[in-house]
Amino acid sequence: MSDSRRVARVVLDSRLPQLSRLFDYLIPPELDVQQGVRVRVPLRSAKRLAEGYVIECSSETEHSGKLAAITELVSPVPVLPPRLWNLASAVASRSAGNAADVLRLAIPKRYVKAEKAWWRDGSALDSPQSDQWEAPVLEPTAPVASEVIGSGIRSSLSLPYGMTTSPTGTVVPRSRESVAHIAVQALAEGQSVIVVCPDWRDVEQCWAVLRDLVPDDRISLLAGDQPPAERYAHYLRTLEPTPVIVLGSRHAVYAPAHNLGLIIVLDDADSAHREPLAPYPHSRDVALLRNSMENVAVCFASVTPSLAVRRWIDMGYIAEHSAAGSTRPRVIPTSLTLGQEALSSPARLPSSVYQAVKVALNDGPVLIQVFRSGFSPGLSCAQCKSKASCAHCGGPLRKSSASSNPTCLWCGVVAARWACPECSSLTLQPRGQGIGRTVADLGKSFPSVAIIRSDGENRVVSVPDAPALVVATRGSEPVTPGGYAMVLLLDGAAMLQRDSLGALEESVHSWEHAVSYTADDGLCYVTDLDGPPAMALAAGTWTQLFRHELSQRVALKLPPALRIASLTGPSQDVDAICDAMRSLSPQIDSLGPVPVTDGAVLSVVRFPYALGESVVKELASWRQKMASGPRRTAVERVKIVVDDPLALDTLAGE
DNA sequence: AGCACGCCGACT
DNA sequence: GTCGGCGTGCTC
Repeated sequence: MSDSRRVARVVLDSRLPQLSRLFDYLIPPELDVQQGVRVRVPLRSAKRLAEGYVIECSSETEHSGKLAAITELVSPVPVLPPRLWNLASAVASRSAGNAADVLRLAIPKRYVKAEKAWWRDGSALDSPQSDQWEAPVLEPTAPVASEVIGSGIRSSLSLPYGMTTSPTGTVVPRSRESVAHIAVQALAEGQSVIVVCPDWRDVEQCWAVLRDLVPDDRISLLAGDQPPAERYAHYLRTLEPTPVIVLGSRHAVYAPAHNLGLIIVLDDADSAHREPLAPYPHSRDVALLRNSMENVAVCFASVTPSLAVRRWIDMGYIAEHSAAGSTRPRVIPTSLTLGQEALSSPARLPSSVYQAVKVALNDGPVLIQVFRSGFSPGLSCAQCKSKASCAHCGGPLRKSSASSNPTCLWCGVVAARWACPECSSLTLQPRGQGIGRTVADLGKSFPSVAIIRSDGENRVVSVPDAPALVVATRGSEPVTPGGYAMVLLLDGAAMLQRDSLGALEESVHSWEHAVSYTADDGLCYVTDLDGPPAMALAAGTWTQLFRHELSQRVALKLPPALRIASLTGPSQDVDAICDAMRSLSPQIDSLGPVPVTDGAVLSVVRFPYALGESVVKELASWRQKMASGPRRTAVERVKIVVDDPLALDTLAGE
């Protein structure tokens, strides 16, 4: 009996922590069950079925009880190769979550029609492509490509500014062209490459370059708003024993591509790299996990490195490179050149900028980047306009009424006698009046010029090379042939002084992104911004400012100087977990709790990197424990998010 | 989560 | 007697 019977170890496709382990099932002889296939299995009773994946097949079981048998083979395609299982497990254990949740992000929904077509075409699994594709030689990129491609290399790559046009006539930022060229180079060396983009538009731009250089069947597109059947078909392509370029949004980072040699994470400072579903992984972290587990090269590519990447560069953990062909356009903060004129009338365009815009409009479109507010205004120094923060913990200060004393939202300390650390002024004022400048305002100033508006709801992909004022919220800037004659960055201070731990990094990312859309001989102006950020923006190097920010994070015990976990849920549960975590080590502390929606509270546990593994392990076991405790109704369970610095914003939020 | 098992109150 | 309430516990 024992020799002939086959046992499958199955991971169930379930969100429940208590089911987050492997279950053994008998394999009925009539089913052709292999490692990695999707199956349907009975759970607790014969009529209650769950789906799952076969992790391994064997002839033995650890389980002492009676084994049930697999009910059905959902599909014969092994969509979960062992390396993807290892990755999902690692991501889960790093984030105190379930591997099954990670698999749900990594493996697209099955589409029978797409699968049958793929199976029939015989591209499936056993037919390596003949190597007829002749790799193009891409001159300007080749030297830097050789720096970032190679076993286990970790790098940061500063991408070029400016706009170019693909051979087929698509307007593409040079930064995307560079990324595509590096991917082609790696593919030419016989390696698979994953390009993880924040946005669908970035995917299209890279693809516009790739499609001319690489055969269609060597590209796998995995983006969010793709038709699901197509997405599944493209996922199946990553299972073939042939190198491919996987190009997609954050889910693409898991792709189990053959002989994977390089993962490029494009614009890792973009918040779209954070998965909004449990266990909330970030593409950056997943890419680095694959670097350590699979010896894959990882390259963080953007026009300027993110804060996290700057930290790793300074630690010597990753190497810093610059792509060729990058000349940054001139960026002029009006506060530096115009002095008082700019500061005295920040609500309007300084007259010299107005004149410059009029001139630039003769050459083509002018881009105006605006910051859409949607944040509650905090307090600034009335004299030097710097952001007012708590002297005790660095948290944001708020006033509950005009006459009351400001209090810290993080630690609750009352700042009765606040004095500005920059200029010693004693007076505070509210900041962030909203979007002062609207499309209508500009219409009045430039009555005869076409105004094109692009924002999150209504995104314009590209505009022609003709005079127009293009007003875009950050991240929604259209491309234009040759780049913009002029770029204006408005609302600089409002963007920078948001009460968010991500304010500096996101501002820099938005600004540099817009700057990179400038024509080679174009000019950028930034209004309403002064001090070190304005000087850094003019100089085009953020290294010093980021280092300063990082040293402040160390002093204030904020990420990325240490790790955090945010806990949201019923007060007694959150408190119990916080107490347990603090008792692990005196180096562990917590902020909060503060009340959030419907009776739940939020606390943030802070812990050093060295204790990370044990803290996260402990969090996971608490999560498991609480799931099987006494029944709860209505009140949700505790939600645990590991290493999202923006959790501290929620802690500070209203 | 479901679903089964189990141990007390009102009913044909 | 026994039908069914829902409080606990487990799922190969």
